[in-house]
Amino acid sequence: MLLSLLEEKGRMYGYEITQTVKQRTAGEISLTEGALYPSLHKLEAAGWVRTDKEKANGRIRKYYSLTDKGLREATRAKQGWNSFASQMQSIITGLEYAH
Amino acid sequence: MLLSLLEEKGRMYGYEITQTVKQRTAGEISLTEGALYPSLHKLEAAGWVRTDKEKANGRIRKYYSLTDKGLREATRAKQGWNSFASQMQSIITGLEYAH
DNA sequence: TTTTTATACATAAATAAATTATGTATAATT
DNA sequence: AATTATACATAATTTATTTATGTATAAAAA
Repeated sequence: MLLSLLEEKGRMYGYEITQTVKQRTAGEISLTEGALYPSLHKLEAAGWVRTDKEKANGRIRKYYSLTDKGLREATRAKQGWNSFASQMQSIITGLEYAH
Repeated sequence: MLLSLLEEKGRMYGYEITQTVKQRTAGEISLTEGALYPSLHKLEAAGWVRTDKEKANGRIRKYYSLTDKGLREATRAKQGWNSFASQMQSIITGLEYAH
């Protein structure tokens, strides 16, 4: 989700990510801060995202954006999700996965 | 996955479940015993499945099947998965979830 | 005929990840 | 003046998975 959103938007800060997920899923998926921030920090440590800080409305925002490596991983991650979703569908519907 | 498979097949034993998942996903999803058996035991404790034992080829098989409650939960679980998958797609594609 | 693989169950230790609870701080709204 | 929204972050607890181990029979391979 994170890699995909960052690929689409180019640059996002944490709180913005939580709100985007909430909006796009009509509030049904909530990405909590306790899950989000450690995940972002891990992506940064892995060199998949970089950060830069910006002051907006008196508050500091920490923006995240994909590195070149992160962009490649975003593609892989989306393929990975699509593959997993198809395979889950195969299990649920009883149709063999189209490989 | 478990509820869905049991709904479809009516009655399955643990090893059969692992093999069915492996076959339907071309080996890409493996449901390990360490994950499967505790999950089945939890479903049984929750009253969503019942068990009965049968001897086949000298080995004992423990068959699982849905209770009435489990059948209702299977429907809910599949709807839940479909909803989640749609919402993930919304996040990934940037399209608002059709609610 | 001995060893390995497949079948069939199960649990324990270690690892991984999320939820829930806190904590700090500013701006806007009630 | 108090609450809500914005914005970050971490710690404790809970939950779940992976990995490792254990028992046992049947079939296949070496």
